[in-house]
Amino acid sequence: MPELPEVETYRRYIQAAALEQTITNMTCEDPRKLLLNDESEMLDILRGSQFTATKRVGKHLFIRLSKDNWWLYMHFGMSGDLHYFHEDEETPRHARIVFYFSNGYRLGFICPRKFERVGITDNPTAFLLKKKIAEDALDISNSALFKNINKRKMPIKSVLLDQSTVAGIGNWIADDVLNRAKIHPEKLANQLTEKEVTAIHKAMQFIINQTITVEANYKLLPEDFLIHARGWGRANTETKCPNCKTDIVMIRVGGRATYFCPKCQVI
DNA sequence: TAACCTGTTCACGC
DNA sequence: GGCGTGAACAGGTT
Repeated sequence: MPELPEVETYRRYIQAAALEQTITNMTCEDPRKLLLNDESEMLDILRGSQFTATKRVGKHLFIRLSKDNWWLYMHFGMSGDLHYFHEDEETPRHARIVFYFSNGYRLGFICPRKFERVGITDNPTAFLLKKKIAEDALDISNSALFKNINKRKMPIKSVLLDQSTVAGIGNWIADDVLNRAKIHPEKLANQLTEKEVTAIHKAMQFIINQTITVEANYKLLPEDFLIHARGWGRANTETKCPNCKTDIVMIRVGGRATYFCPKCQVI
């Protein structure tokens, strides 16, 4: 479930493991589906190039290439992962895209469900603009968040999941943010007060920063995170609200499984 | 076993 | 154009 904290963890992983190494090749198991650009065009740019820097906005990762102004782009879909390994090791399962380095190491982009995407761009800003990606959840100001939320007439949960409101929030973070901010997930976004949006802003920063701290290892998150109440596929009815100990309820908002406390989070 | 979940996009209808 | 709904993608999990 790569949301902002996972992608930030991948960014740091590349930063630590795969910078300044000459790329000799890239292979892709299903280029028509997984690559956003022509494979041979990508190969021309990648070969002989190095990763020199990284940049992340929401769930979108950009890796600067040493050749011209090119950046490699990665989106991890619902199940993407990265694994840096030596050529003597076995290629990780589902590493459908592999970058080869001249030092004998490889970077595997693991795409179990083929929902992941890799491409190149010479203008990340324009790329994000075209995709209508808002400011990153860790960077957006309280007033910009209010402005983006205030104009929408949908349930706040759906608005938080919309990457044009704020970038990086996925399903479980949206639930945890709203529980912490004590706002009902179905409350219409344009009915939220400035004070409520401030609570969302604060909860969002806290939850994301905590999750990055544990490198997105959910089991290490504080006990009062609602994430522990998620059944991941089946409602976990035994879980209590971290704040008031009321039974957590599961509903569907915008077609997505949504967990909340009926006592703390009222419309 | 079959249903469900995840992020995103897209098609369709109001 | 805004919004809601649902399908599609693929496979791991339960």
